[in-house]
Amino acid sequence: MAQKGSTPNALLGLLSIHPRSGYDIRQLIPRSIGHFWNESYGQIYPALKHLTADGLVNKKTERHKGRPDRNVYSLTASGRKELRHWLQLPVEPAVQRNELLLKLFFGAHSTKGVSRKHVATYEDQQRATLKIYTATARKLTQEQPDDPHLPFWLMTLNFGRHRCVAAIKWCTETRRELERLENAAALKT
Amino acid sequence: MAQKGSTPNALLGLLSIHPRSGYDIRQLIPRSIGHFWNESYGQIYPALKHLTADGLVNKKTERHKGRPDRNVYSLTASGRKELRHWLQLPVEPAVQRNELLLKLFFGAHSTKGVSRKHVATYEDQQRATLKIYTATARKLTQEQPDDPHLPFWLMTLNFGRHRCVAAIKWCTETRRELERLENAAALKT
DNA sequence: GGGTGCATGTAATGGGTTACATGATTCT
DNA sequence: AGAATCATGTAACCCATTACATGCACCC
Repeated sequence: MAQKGSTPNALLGLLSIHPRSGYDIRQLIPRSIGHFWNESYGQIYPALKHLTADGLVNKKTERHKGRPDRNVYSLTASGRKELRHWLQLPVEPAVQRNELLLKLFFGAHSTKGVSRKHVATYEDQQRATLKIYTATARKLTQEQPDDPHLPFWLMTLNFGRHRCVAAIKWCTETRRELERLENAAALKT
Repeated sequence: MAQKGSTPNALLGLLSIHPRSGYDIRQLIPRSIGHFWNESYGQIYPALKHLTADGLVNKKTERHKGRPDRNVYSLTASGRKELRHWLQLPVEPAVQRNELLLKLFFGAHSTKGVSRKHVATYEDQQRATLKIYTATARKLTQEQPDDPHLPFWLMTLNFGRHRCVAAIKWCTETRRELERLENAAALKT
């Protein structure tokens, strides 16, 4: 009946909050699930077509003067049912590829300086991301304090915060260890 | 000249530690880079063929009685050069998909119990993974204390440890918050 | 006799990004 | 004049997993 994979279900989820067009969905992502999920137009439009064919969403074309038509999609009853069914299915864990760790793993074949640079860059990124998470959480709490979605959105932001803090701590430790190795190697010469 | 993407470079890295067959590489992964990188046979064999054609590795066929032939690959000089070049290239950050967070984000459309179950399962997995990281670090330190690769391998394991600890902390907080929400909803009825 | 391990490889399939194609309006 | 925004969609391509195909030896 429904497509496999999480993409169509992610779309159902976003449409369950509010009816939207494919374009809207793409615009919304960076301001909502963008920190842990992404979808491109090349996925969104075909998936919406498929969801419509499966009767999980309804399509309504809005005409505006001087603007392209908008195809606005909203959940049907079976769409809502399908979403609830998917939400309750267990999450199967998958290995997350991490290129930084891959390069660090082979660090003995490079200079300590190269490894330290990678770690430092990563640390900067994590600090910047952490600021965004914190600012977003504050903004959401102020703007829509009574939204029933709010607690859940804050939980996902909190996950990001914890992860960033841990990553920054690891970066500090690792940079120090790399310096130690560098000095130890210099002494031997 | 070389293929794109990290897969061939990951193979060069593994071969730089010691010459190996495609089969060996696959067997090695779970005991080395498996916690942050994976490659299947369907990637490994074609990539090795390509690397050979590019002159980055040498192939040597070993014959054994009563056993299939083994194609053992080792780095060439230009293979080592290519590895070092790739190691020094900056790591570009990519959004990591996280289905747990996706489901939690839409938690308002499900019951708190479902969300709590997801978080609890995740917590169990993280605790189990943490134990593995710690055990692996101890084992490596004992078995090859003088290996120049050791400090780098420990750094990647440490990353995993920090990440697990942070995840577990988040799980505890989040489970508590979900219970709080559940009780608050029950009071209103 | 049947499962497991060794060992190589290809084909089918699925998932995803990027580039391309179109076209009007509005802003600079 | 040219870029950006709105808006939809397809095609080409890349990356990755899984299933399939083969075949010998060893152990239970």
